[in-house]
Amino acid sequence: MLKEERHKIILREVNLHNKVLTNDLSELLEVSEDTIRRDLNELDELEMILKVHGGAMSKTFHYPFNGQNRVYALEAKKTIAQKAIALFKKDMLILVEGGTTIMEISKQIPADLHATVFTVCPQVAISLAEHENLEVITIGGRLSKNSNIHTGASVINELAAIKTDLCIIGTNGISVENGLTDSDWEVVQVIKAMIRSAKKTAVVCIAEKFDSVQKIKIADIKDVDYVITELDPDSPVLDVYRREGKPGLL
Amino acid sequence: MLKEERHKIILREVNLHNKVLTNDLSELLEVSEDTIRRDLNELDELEMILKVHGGAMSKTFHYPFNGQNRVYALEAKKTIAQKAIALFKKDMLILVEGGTTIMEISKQIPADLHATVFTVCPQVAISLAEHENLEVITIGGRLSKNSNIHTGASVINELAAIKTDLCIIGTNGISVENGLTDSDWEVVQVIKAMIRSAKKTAVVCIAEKFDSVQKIKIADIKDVDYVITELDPDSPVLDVYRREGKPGLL
DNA sequence: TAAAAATATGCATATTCACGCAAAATTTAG
DNA sequence: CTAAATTTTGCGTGAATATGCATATTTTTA
Repeated sequence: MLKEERHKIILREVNLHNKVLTNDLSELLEVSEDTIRRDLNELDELEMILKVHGGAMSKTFHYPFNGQNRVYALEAKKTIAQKAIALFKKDMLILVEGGTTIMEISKQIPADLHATVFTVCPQVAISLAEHENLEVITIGGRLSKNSNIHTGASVINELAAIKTDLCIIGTNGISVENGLTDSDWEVVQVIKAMIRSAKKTAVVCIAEKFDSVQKIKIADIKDVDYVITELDPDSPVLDVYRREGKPGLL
Repeated sequence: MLKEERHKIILREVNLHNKVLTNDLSELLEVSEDTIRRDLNELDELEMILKVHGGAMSKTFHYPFNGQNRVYALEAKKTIAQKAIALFKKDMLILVEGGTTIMEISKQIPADLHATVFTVCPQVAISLAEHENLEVITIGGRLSKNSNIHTGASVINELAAIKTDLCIIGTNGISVENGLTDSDWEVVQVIKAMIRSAKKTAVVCIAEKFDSVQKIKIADIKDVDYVITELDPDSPVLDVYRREGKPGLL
C-alpha cells in the first residue's frame, strides 16, 4: 500500500469519526504504529489533522469559532485577565460568568493550571476546553440571546447546589454609590446566585465603566472581595473605592 | 511499443484504479521500471497524474479536501440537514446532540420556525442562538474535550426530567447487525439518555459510515424512528435497513 | 508518585529512485 | 535505401525513501 493511500484513509477516518487512535489505524492499515505516527505527523504538518497524544482529531470540529471579532479595549482586558488569573490556585473551584473580559481570561489561563472551572456561558466553556488540565463544567439552562449566558430558574437551582472558591463576574455598571448594576433582570438573578455560591467574588471591569449606573442592582461594592481593573492599584481614580475599605483592588 | 501508447495505458490504469505501482506497470507493459519511472515523471510534469514514492495516484482522487477548515462531506451534510429540518414542526420540543452534521442542521433551521431546542453541545447552542424564534436550552455538565458535548451524571439526570418530541443524534458507527455504536462510553450514556427522553428519535449519518462498527453499543436500528442520510430514500443501499422494517428512511 | 502507555530517536533493512552511460530503436536527411 | 542524428531504453551504482525494531524519553493514568 502506498503511503498516500494510507494518508487518504487516515483523513477519511479522522473526518468520519472526529478522532482516531494510533492503535486502531495500525490494525486497520496493517502497518506498525511507528508508521502511523509518522503519517499523522506529516498530515499534522500539512495542517490537515490535529495530532494529539494517542492519535489524531479533526480540525473542523475542534476550532469552529476562529472568526477574529474585534474586542473593544482588548489591551485593557488582557491586563485585567492577567491580574484575575493571579488569583487562581491549583485545584481551585472557579466559577466564571460570560463576556469578552472573561473570554480573555479563559484564553490566558496557563496551560499547566490544574483546576475545575464552572461557567454559565457556552463560548467560555469552549474556550476553557482548550486547556487540557482544566475540568470544565457548564451550568446549563435557557440561553439568553442578549448576554449569551444561561439564565432561568434551573441555573439558580444548580448554582445553589455548589460552593466554589472564587467567582469572577463582569458588570455593566459600577459606582461607589450604587454598587454593581445591570439592565437585564435574568442576568442579574444569575450573577446574584453566582456570588452566593462562591466564597470570594472578583468583579472585572474596565475603568471606563466607572460611575455608570444601570437599572437593576446586583450587589454593593462591599459585597465583592476584589475589584479588578486595568489601572494601577494605587491610581487616584480608585481612591473612592479604597475608602469603601472592603474590596481588594488589583 | 511506443512511448505515447504506454502513456495512454498508464493514464487509463491510474484513472481506473486511482493508483498504480511502478512494479505492476513494468510487468504489464514489459519495460523496465526505469522506463516506467520516466513515464510517470513526464506525466507528473504535465500534471496528468500525481507521482508518489512507489508509483502514482490520480490527481482528483488524492486530497479531496484541501481547505483546512472545511467540513468533510459538507454537501452531503447539507442535504441531510434539509431532510432533518423537514421533521421540525411549530412549537415542537427538539433535542439535539453535537457534531458537524448537527451544526449544519442548526445553521439551516428556518428563521421563522418557533420552537424549543435542547442541546448538550455548547457549539450547537451558540449556533442555535442566532435564531430569534428559537428558545435554546443547554443541558449543562462536564464538558468532554474529545466530543465537545456535556457528559456525566448531571446530564443524565437532567435528560431524565424532560420529554421532547424529537431527538436528533449523530453516530460514529452504524450497521444493520450492530446498530448504532460509538467509542466513547460517556458519550454513549448521554445519547442513550437522549433517546429515552424523546418520543421519536432520528439518527443523521452520511452513507459513508454504513457498516462501520465502534466498540460500544448505543441502540439497535429498530430503536430509532428515522435514519436520515444524503441518499435517495429508495436507494438500494438502504434495502438492508428497509428490511429492518421499523425506521423511516429519509 | 510509580506504573503503564505513547512517543521520539537512532539504526538496520529493503525498496525505490536518479544519474550516467552505452546499446538499441526510431527518426531524419541525403 | 542507407547512414547519421536523435531519441529511447536498460543497467549499474550510489543516494533517497519507507518501514520496523530496539531503546530512551515523554506523557498519561491510577
